This record gives sequence, structure tokens and C-alpha cells, in this order.
Amino acid sequence: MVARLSSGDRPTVKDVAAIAGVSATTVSRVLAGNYPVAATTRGRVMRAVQQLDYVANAQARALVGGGPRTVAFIIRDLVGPLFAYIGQGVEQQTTAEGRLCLVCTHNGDPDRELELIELMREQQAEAVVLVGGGVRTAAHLERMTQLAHALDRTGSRLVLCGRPPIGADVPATVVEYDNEGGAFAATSYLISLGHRDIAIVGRGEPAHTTTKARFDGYARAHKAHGLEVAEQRVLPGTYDRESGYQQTKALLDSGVPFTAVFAITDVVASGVLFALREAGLRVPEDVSVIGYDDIPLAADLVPGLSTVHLPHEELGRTAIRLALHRDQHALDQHVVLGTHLVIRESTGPAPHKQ
Amino acid sequence: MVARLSSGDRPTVKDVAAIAGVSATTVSRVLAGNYPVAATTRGRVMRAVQQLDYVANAQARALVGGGPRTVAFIIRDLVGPLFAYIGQGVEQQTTAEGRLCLVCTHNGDPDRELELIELMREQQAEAVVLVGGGVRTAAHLERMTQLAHALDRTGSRLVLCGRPPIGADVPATVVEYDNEGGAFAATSYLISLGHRDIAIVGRGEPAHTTTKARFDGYARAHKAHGLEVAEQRVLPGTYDRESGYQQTKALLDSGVPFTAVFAITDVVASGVLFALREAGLRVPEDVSVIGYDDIPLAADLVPGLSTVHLPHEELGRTAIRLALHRDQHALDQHVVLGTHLVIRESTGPAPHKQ
DNA sequence: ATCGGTTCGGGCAACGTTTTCTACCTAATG
DNA sequence: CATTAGGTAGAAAACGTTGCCCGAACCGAT
Repeated sequence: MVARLSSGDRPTVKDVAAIAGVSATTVSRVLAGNYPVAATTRGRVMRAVQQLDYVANAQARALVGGGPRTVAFIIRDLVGPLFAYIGQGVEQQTTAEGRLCLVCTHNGDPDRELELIELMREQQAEAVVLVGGGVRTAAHLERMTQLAHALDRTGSRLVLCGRPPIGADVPATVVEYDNEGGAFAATSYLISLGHRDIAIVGRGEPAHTTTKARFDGYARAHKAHGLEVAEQRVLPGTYDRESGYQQTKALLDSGVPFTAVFAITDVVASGVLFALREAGLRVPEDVSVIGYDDIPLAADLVPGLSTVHLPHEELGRTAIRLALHRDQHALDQHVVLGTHLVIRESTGPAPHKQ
Repeated sequence: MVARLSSGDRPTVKDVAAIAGVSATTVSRVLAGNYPVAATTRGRVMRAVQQLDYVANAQARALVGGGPRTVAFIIRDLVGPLFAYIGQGVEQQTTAEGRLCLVCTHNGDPDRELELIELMREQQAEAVVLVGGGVRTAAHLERMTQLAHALDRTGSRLVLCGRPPIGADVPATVVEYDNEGGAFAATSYLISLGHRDIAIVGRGEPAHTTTKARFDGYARAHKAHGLEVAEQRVLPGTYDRESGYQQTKALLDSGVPFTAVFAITDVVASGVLFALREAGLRVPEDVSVIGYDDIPLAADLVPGLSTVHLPHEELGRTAIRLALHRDQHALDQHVVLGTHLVIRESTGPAPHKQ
């Protein structure tokens, strides 16, 4: 029995049918198992399938309505510390729901992002998940709104993960962190430890939504405890280690007093710690430091970094769940996930005034 | 002009054609731009496309031979420190080659891995990339061989990333790290610093190929310098921080002398560092520590961890490139990527004998 | 012996796109 | 004026699968 393997061409139902001496319909039925087929026939078909090592063509199947649907996951890049856990959540939930997960990166290019959404629309993605914040122009927002409607019209769904809603009437599933609340908690904690002069490092451009929310929490905590935010202790910067390092050095050089630092992210905090150590200051005895994000690195820093834990994996999981079952969760299409403090070794009581 | 949008159904070429008053063929041609179409006709079609917000159905397109192909990326999970950079390389190269990237995880279950390969075969994946090592049984290997052939027969390709080849005649693209060479270099470096009593932490089960290669490099470096490997300084363990910590404590308790530690991975090294610090030993003055992998964490540890850099991103990129252009790289289908030492602060001259 | 029901298998259409082949119209050329 | 070439558009087939409808065979019961 020589397998008639026309190399290069993959076998089709017809090939299997020909070998088994049945019709294509019967092969399909044996494979699907949703229709009575005589045992002997089934045997012949199965043997032919094995002989040819046949697998169905998912595209053809999808065309006719069967086959697994896909979920698209669009993100800046894969190397950021945030991605891993969100991605894990998204992938796991996607698989659990019997869907396939398509991953694309846009490297921070907003146009590329829009292009990818379009591409995923062609791919018939059942949900298109956008992760992480970014600067948003009016034109970008408008196009995004348009795409959200286009997706909605075809039974698909735009999902915003960790970024704020686009607008009121825009059909989209939004899952955010409570950035403001976490910053409030972190700052309040420092205040409760007796700190009064708390610097914030990484307050970049206010247009960036995440930055703004975290700064707002910092400011609200001050107000809630009857304190003023001192402009000299509000330092700009980007979301990287180098920025944390440089800004902290600048702060130290300026002579402005401070006993605690609230870093806008853990990565920034690692730069802050480095600068403090270099200046001979002890953490937390001389200066307390608190971060934000609770990336894996945070636990491995010395001293262990106190920070605000973000439920990354849950974010991804929730996003997919809500989007795919939006009929059952019609009212939950905008969710804000809670955050909580993780206290490690980098925070302690404020030193006594000298 | 009311758009006849039967909500729920996505528009097809026919719908566009009807609105534009042309045939489906013409719509296809306008969109593809590969056939002369009168300017006025093109205008009408484009207007209809915009009106309906039409996008082509990628599945139907794929069925007839067009559309983007996909590459499947199968990995244990997304949270390990290794994934990010390999994934980045794979995704970037995949996109650069105009393909889409499908990501799946198997959580260490070998059967699930095989199942996923099968699934990707249905998806007509142009390449199926398997990342990372794992224990391999004979049955698993055999099935893998079978799948490699099945993929090959249909013009697809099995790609092994950072794991050893399956067998000689198995059609697969293999891209590995030179694990043995890196371990040799790391150990040799320690020896050149004057260390003679070098412990290795994390020498787990010898069946694990990565572990074995790294241990072999460690052993060969000893032999090359006329040294003996002392069994008491060879410590077992798994690939996690806790294991590094526990094994180092055990080593310290045992009283066996050592001036340097070669940790099987950076994560293990972080546990080693912690145990040493706890014991009041200074790194590198009292004990030198070297890791393996060069994960991002390595630079942020205190002291900065000397380690063996693995070209993760290049691994992913190379794998895709070789697999997709295997006609041009027919002889390069098994590549071993070089590694290099990264010297940071955790290594220094051996302390003077007392 | 006829009938009704059950079990099993096949033919055909349909999914949405591209491609090949054919046909029309216009303008240029003899 | 007749012929042809070039430009433009459409009809139909094909891709591989599944679902609907129909028919054949067989069973037991009247």
C-alpha cells in the first residue's frame, strides 16, 4: 500500500475519501463525530487519515463557520516587565476559551497600531486587545473610535487593557488599574510612617494618562493629610532606570530636603536606589523608597522594594473573559481593578529631625 | 445614501460591488491594485468600501492562496525571564517577513505540546517554533520526528530554539546556544582569577540537556587547567532562586572550602548571593559568583552579576530567518550561536590563602 | 407482500475571495 | 471604412470544508 503522497500538496478530504473508498462527506463526519457512521467505514477512513497524516485545513473550516476563533493581542513590545504577566493572563484565558492567540507589536508607533487593528479585522479576530497607555492625539482617538464601531458591527470587540476608555459611546471593553488609588495608598503609607517631605520622581508629561493618575494620587494623599505638595520635590523624567538615577542625583545636589521618594515605576525606583546608595544614604534608615508596578525585579532589589502591586495576570484574564462573554457581562464592560501595597524593606519610619 | 448594513453580518465583496454598481471581480482588483481599472470605477469602488468599512476576509483569501501566512510560537509559558527576548526576536522577524505570529503555551505538558503542533498544522503555519528544553521520552521523540516529517511534507517547518536536535534525518531547523562553551569560558575566567575551589550550584538531573552541557563546560575547564572537579562542590538543585539559596546554605554548613560559585542560571545566582550575604560574606572580596543567561535582573542585582550572555533575541530572529528561507540556507539548518562573558562586579581575584 | 422507520452514505450548495478566460468598447491604423 | 490592438469589465471556476437534503438498504411489523 503505497501512500499516494503528491509531495508539496497537503492531502485534502477528497484524497482521504478516495483512499478509503467513501465520499468527502463521510470523511468529514468521521472526523467530526457528529453523525452516525458504520464502524467498518469509520475504520477505513481512520486508516486512510493516518496513512496520509491528514489534518483539516483550518482556513477552509473557518470559512464555513467552524474552527477555532482567534483573539489578537497588540502591544508595544514583548520585553517590558509588564508584558509577561498580562500576556500570560491573556494567553491562558484565550486558550481556556478555546481560542487562538495572535500577538503583534507596534514598537510605540501609533499608526502601526491602527494598521494592526485593521489587519486583525481582516483576520476575523473575535477580540482585539490593546495593552498599555500611550500618547493619544485627537486624530488617533477618532480613528480608534471608528475602528471600535467597525469591530462592533461585525460582532468583534475592541478591548483596552490598562488604558483609559476612548469615549462614552464607544463600544469597547475596558479594564484598568486603579492607578490613582494605588498612588494615594502608597503616599498615605509614607505619610503614616511620619514622612512629610516626599519627593515624586518620574512625573513626566501630564498628557500621559498613567503618569497623571499616579501624580494625582500623590497629590490627593497630601491634601487628605493637610500637607502641601512642594514643587521642588516634584521631579520630571521618563519611565527608565537612568531617569530615576539622574533625577535623584539632581534632587540630592539641589539640597532640597526629603526623607522619602515615590518613584513612578519600579524601574525608576531601581535608579533611585542606585543614586541613593552612591550618595552614601541608607535605605530605609535615611530615605524610604516606594515604587509602582510590583515587577519581579522589585523583590530582588536590595533592599526589597516596597511597591504597589498591580494584578497584571488578572488584568489580561479579565479582559478576555469580559470581552468574549459580553452578553453576560453587559454592564461590566468598564472595570477598574484594585491595587494593593506590598511592603518590603525599602520603607521605614521617617528619621528624626535633626 | 443609507448604508445597507445588515448588522451582524460583515460586508463582502459582493455587497461592495452592488453598491458601486460593478462586479465582485472589479472590487477585488481595485483593492489588490494588480490590474488596470478605470479611474472613475476605482473611485466608485473606493467610496463603497469606505461606506461599508469593508475589509477582506483573510480566511477566504488564504484559502485561495493569498493573504499573510502565519508562524506558530510554542513555549512553556510567558513569564520566564528568557521568553521575553526570544519572543521579541521571533515576533519581530516574523513581522519583518510579513507573517503573523501565533503564540501558545503548554505549561510544561509534553502532550499538550504535541497537541499544539497538530493544531498549528491545521492552521497551515509556515513554521512551528518550539522554545526551550525539557525532558524527552522516547515516545515523545518519536512522535516529534513524525510531526517534523508531516510538517516538512506540506512545506512547513519544525524549528527547535535552544533545544538540541531530535535526530539526524529529521527535517528541522535547530538554533542552539553554545551552553558548554559558555560554561567553559565562565569557569576558565574564574580559574584565571586564581580561584581553585569553584562550586557549581544547580547541577540537577543529567538528563536535562542544558544542565548537562553547562556542567560539562565546567568540568572541561577544570581539566584544561589541570584541576580536579571535587564532588563535594557539585551541588544539585532546580532552576529557581530558592534552590540557589538552599544549596548555598548547605554548602556553607558543610564546611567545604570554596572561593567561587558558578550558578547554573542567573536566577539561581540571585539565591546564591542572598545566602552569601546572609552569612556575612562579601562578594566578590570573599567569594566570587558567576551566573548564566544574562537576564535583565543580572544587571540590577547588588553587586552586578557577572554572567554568560545568551543572545536571546538573535536566537529568535535567526530561527525564523533560517526556517523561512531554508532554500537559501539549506546547509545552515543547525546553528550554534556563540555566547560571551559579561563581567560585572560579582567576580574578582581569589582571596589570599590563609 | 407491503409499509414505516431507522441507519448510513452521497450529491450539491455554500462560505468569500482570487484568477483565468472571455467579451465588450473604443481608438488607432491600414 | 474595415481591421486590430489595447484597455476595461464580467462570468465562472477554483480553493477545502461542512451542512442540508435526499436516497438506498435493511429491519421488523402488520
